[in-house]
Amino acid sequence: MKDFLSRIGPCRWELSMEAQKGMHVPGLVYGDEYIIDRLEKEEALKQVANVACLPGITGYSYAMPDIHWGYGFPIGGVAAFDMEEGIISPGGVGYDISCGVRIMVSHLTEKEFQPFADKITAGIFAAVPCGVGSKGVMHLDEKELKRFLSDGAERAVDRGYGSREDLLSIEDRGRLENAGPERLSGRAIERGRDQMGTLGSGNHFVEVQVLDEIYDREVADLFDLHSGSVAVMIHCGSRGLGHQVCEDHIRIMSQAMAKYRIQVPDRQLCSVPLASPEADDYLASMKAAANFALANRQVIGARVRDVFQRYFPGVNLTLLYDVSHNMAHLETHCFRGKRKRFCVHRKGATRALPPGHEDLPVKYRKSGQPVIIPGSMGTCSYILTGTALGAEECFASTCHGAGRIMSRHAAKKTARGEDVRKELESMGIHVMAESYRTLSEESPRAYKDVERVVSVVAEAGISRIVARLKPLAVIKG
DNA sequence: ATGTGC
Repeated sequence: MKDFLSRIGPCRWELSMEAQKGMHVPGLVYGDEYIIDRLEKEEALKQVANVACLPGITGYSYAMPDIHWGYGFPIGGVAAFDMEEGIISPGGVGYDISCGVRIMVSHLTEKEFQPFADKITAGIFAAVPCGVGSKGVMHLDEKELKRFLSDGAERAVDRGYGSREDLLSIEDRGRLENAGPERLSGRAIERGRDQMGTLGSGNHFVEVQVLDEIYDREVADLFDLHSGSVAVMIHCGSRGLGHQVCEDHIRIMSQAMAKYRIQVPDRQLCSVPLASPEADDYLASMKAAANFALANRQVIGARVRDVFQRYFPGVNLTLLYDVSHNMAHLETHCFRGKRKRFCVHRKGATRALPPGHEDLPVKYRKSGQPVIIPGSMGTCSYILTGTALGAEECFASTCHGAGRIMSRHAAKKTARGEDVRKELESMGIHVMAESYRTLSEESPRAYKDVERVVSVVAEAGISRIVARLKPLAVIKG
């Protein structure tokens, strides 16, 4: 596969259409030597070529520098489909529908925070149920759950979690319109009822961080980011409910595909034409799951604020932004001079709207959209913005995180959870986790260097780096 | 990612 890669610009590699029979477009991989070297050892490139074979794909099959192997589509992949000839695929969104990140920033200094670090870490761990199968913040009956599924973070605010002002700092204002809660299976509903306000497991986390480097003074001022200030980052998704929605529609589409005569190089790429009842059904269900994720992060955010209030009454944790990195979105883009609607799949990739974009909240029109890039455990995280070049070249998209280089299984063999915990504590990071297994699977050695990932998208010009954050305390499933 | 899977 790597023989078909050629460098076509700064941090850009094209995967030739010769790489595989049936490709409609080439691949475009963002990376430097470090990234490309690690790519070779995986099957992710093959997945980039597979995605290029799907009907109606436009431009390129894109790979962000944090790309790694996923279900059908690579994680770190972006693919835009023409509304008439294109398809939609649950594999292009992922099992954790609307998994995403939010960051809340304060004017509290690290020095003020440290004496209370243990108590706050334990307080968050107690306030936010963590781990596989975690439940307990709210017990929703079916009717109330469905309100969350149609109204997203708005419903959480109506129930007293956070403020209406928060909604202006959430992608899509915290609510995807035209969601179809009534279309979800009984099993999906059942799995969601007790999971609102829960973190889950895997790479999900709540992290207390400190702003430790500002790269773009002007934008940082606009975002109210100041060196030495404490922030809280939350990474989680739609839990068992979103997982069930994905599973249900993979089954439906696998069967429906023959009817539409869609042929795919890998059965995990099962998809249906965008103009089909199965596509409508998936989109409406996916939006309901996304609204669950948006509400979930809103509830968790409000509960974390409550913990800080106990020790620092009056200190604000202002929501800077909340972004999803597992979504399919119907969007208008100007691509190679033509303005058209596309279904943009971003799986382990973040939307990154450029300065001036009309869908941005007014306060971010000048800077461009805040993009939140969590690092791996114990490493730094970043705040970026979208750029005009990214809007033009890759449907206003960028990376989403460090990206795995080791499977969970391989990671577990390199270090025990207890050792990972000790390593983090020796770095001065407070840790509370539901399971040692997760700590071992999420060891930073299992991930790429996030700094390299972020510098690739910056050098390629599809994002700008605004600020870096260092972890102080981590709460995990 | 996941009421994790051979």
